[in-house]
Amino acid sequence: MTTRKGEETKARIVEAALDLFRERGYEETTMRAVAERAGVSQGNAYYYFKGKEYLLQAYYHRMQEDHIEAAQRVLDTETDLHARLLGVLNSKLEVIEPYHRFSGLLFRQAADPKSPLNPFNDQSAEARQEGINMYAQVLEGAKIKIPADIAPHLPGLMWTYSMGIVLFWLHDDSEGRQRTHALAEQTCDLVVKVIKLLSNPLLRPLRKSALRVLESIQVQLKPTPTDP
Amino acid sequence: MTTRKGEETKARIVEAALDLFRERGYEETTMRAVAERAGVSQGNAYYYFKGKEYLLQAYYHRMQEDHIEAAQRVLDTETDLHARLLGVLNSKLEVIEPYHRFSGLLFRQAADPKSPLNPFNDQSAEARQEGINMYAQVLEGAKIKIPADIAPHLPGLMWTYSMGIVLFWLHDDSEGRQRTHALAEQTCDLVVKVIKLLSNPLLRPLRKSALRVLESIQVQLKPTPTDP
DNA sequence: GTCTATAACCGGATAGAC
DNA sequence: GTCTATCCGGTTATAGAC
Repeated sequence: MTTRKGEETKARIVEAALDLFRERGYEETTMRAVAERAGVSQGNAYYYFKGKEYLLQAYYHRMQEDHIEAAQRVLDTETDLHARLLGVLNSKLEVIEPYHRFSGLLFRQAADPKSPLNPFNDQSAEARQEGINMYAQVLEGAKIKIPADIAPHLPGLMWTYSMGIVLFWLHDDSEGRQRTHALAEQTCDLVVKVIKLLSNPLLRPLRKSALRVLESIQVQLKPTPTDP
Repeated sequence: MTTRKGEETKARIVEAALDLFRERGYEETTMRAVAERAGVSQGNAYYYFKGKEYLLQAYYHRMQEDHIEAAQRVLDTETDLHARLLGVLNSKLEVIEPYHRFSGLLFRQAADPKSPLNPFNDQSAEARQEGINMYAQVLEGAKIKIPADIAPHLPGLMWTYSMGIVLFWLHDDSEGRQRTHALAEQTCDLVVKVIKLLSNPLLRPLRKSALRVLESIQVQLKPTPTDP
């Protein structure tokens, strides 16, 4: 059980860490400095956070919350699929921009299969689901027909695609991230085209192959719950 | 300039590190232990390797060499595209299997945009090119027609695809990595089908969109050399 | 110049008293 | 829940040997 005071202390530590990360970057921020700014002892900081990387995680969650909020504005107003998708992507890029400097570290951590930040493992199922849901919303609000067989897979695919864009952004040092924005726009086009194309009955065999692939990935991504 | 004795010392350090990594894993291996097993002082190890992660890099390079060798046997014998591609993928999976336990760390490091292991940045251009060349070979030796416009992009795409398979493998804890092998086979199928499909003149507009995307990525992947 | 060793530093993490 | 004291291991400074 955690007390009121505990919550406050924890919040102070997060704030201190986030401030320092933004000021100097992650590596240059010591746990000693975080503790000092939060007004607690170093040891106490470890009472609330198992390690330094867990503070990074706090950062990550905040970004996701901010994105959900920013994307909602787009989803509430746009009705065209292309506009909705691009709007959601752009709001993502906007939200993460301040952290470009060290989000490489986030990715780095996220790449470790054992990391709680890794989008592919079970621990982060909730966060992943939130992300996927967002793209389900993107599709729902759009006036477009989607073949029933691929429909359930599409949000997950789009979410994966959005991670690809973020990966590109990570390496993008162009002025104002123009390259990433250009890529988002072009690929958005492509995605919409492919979705429309997939309805074509001539492509049914290809769609079936693709579906089989998706299903075998799915098993690993969302293991079927073992019944009692 | 480095002397003969220097080379030998360096090799001893790599061997010591690689042995220890395999025995206990990366995190559990201390630089002190590596130095001791190599019969050098801890400080001396740092004369040869800027840091612990550079020893990991040695591991990585060895894996790549092994893969090139293993793949060659496939490329020399098979002529069918599907068989060639699947053969190369399987040889990759075979080579990396002993390191499954900690290759997550490799990926983790590779995900950092500044890391020399990151396949997308300039420092690793050479290693990337080697990988891409392998898939160029896969295509060359196969009896198949490829539309001229996408031909130059295909090896790079296939290399990227192979990294996707490795990423999946990383998270695969199934018996004998059956899931990854199943995925490789299925996606291999799919890739071959898509390549054939892309030749269809009806898909020209889609291909054009895709090409534009590929070109904007390319700029970042291989920046055009500035002329003098 | 190339190589090697010793000693120290620094910061993340932990133990244990209060 | 909070602190102090300590550990541990990656890294660096530096001095000297070949």
